[in-house]
Amino acid sequence: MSASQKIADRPKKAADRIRETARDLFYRRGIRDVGVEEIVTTAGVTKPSLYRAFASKDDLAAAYIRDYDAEFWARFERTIAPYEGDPEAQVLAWLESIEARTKTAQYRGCGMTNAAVEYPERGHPARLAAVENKKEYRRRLRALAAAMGARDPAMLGDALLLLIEGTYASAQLFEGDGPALHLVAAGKALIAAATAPISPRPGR
Amino acid sequence: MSASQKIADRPKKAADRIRETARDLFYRRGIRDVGVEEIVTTAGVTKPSLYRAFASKDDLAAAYIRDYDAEFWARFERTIAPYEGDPEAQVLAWLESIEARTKTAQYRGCGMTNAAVEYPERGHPARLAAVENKKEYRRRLRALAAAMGARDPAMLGDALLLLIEGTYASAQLFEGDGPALHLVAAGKALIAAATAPISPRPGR
DNA sequence: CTTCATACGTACCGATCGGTAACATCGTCA
DNA sequence: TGACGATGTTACCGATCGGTACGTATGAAG
Repeated sequence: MSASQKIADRPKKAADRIRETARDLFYRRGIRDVGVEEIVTTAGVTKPSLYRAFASKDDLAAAYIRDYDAEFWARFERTIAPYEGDPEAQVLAWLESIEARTKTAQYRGCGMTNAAVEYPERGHPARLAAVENKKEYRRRLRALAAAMGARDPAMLGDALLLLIEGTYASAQLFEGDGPALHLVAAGKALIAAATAPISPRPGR
Repeated sequence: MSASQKIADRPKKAADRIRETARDLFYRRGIRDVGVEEIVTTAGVTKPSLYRAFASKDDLAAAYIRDYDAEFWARFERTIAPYEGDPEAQVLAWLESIEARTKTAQYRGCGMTNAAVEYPERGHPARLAAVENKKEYRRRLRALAAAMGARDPAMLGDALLLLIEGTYASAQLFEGDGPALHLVAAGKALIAAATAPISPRPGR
């Protein structure tokens, strides 16, 4: 209508449709299983459009991971925002949101971890993007662990990441009825053990 | 020489050479990245030999998982055997062995979990074999948790599996300098929290 | 109406994928 | 010696892979 045309009205560009389709197909079926042909037909565009926007399928895969990364952090911030100032509550809210997601149909863990598994080769662009996300993820969890007064923040942060990555993996293996159901409980136990004042266990 | 010829002297059968090669290549590079052509040339055999022993590449992938599964349980039993009767020591020994393995070069997590990630399709034979292993793995960990007197054995067993699967995943992501370094410490904290008599946390 | 750049589609490429047919060769044991 | 089972050799298949050369529509500016 106006000079600055409504964004919603503007027909979606081919590149955007491709990104959305790739996001969906790559996540659900894995990257290697989805050919570029299927992507373009599903997106309702053509192959040259794909290769005008992306240098290669690997490049599209990397774009998928970057999009996924952005989604990820948006969800992360949104989830922990209500508990600003209470790091333990923030972590628990995050764990709860993950545990809840594992119960949804077609949950297939973390698209970035999965991509790294699909592409073990060191230099693969999708893998590089995924690894970058994980490093930041680790940093954030360690910071939260420090903020909640853990005796060993590096340890608690890492332990939380192990639980979370374990949940990503086992959710795909057990399909909604696996160890992922105990993520929050495990996280609580771990936090309790790592933040409680030094209490010697009953000797053995 | 003798009537019952030495096993070591007998030239290896083509099918066995294929299994060994597949085990190596599939684990290091992933199943989808390795073509049958490469397998047979690396194994020093030919394609017809592969297809005389295996119905398809998927079938070979399933055989790879079954071999991996056998290896896995052999390593598991061997690791915990010295601590028979002390389930906590058994679990810790197992965690230590995993943590140590993550530090070796070219460690790429669990071949079975990776296969399940590569083949999310429900009915894939390799996936089915991998999932079966994980169910048994879970059962064993829960049994060990029960044996060590956990208040909630299902929870502790599952939590341990989450830590372990998280280690498998993050070892590939961080290459020997990741959260996997805290697997044993996290496991100890978790076990302590889950087996200690009910000790209310200092109120907050 | 023309111009021009942007965006898109048709048709095709060579390479590689998993898998197979037909036949030759070898060692073993009777 | 002769028969057999397992393996190797060669050549090939259709399907699909990622990727591209080249022509066509569209819309704003002059």
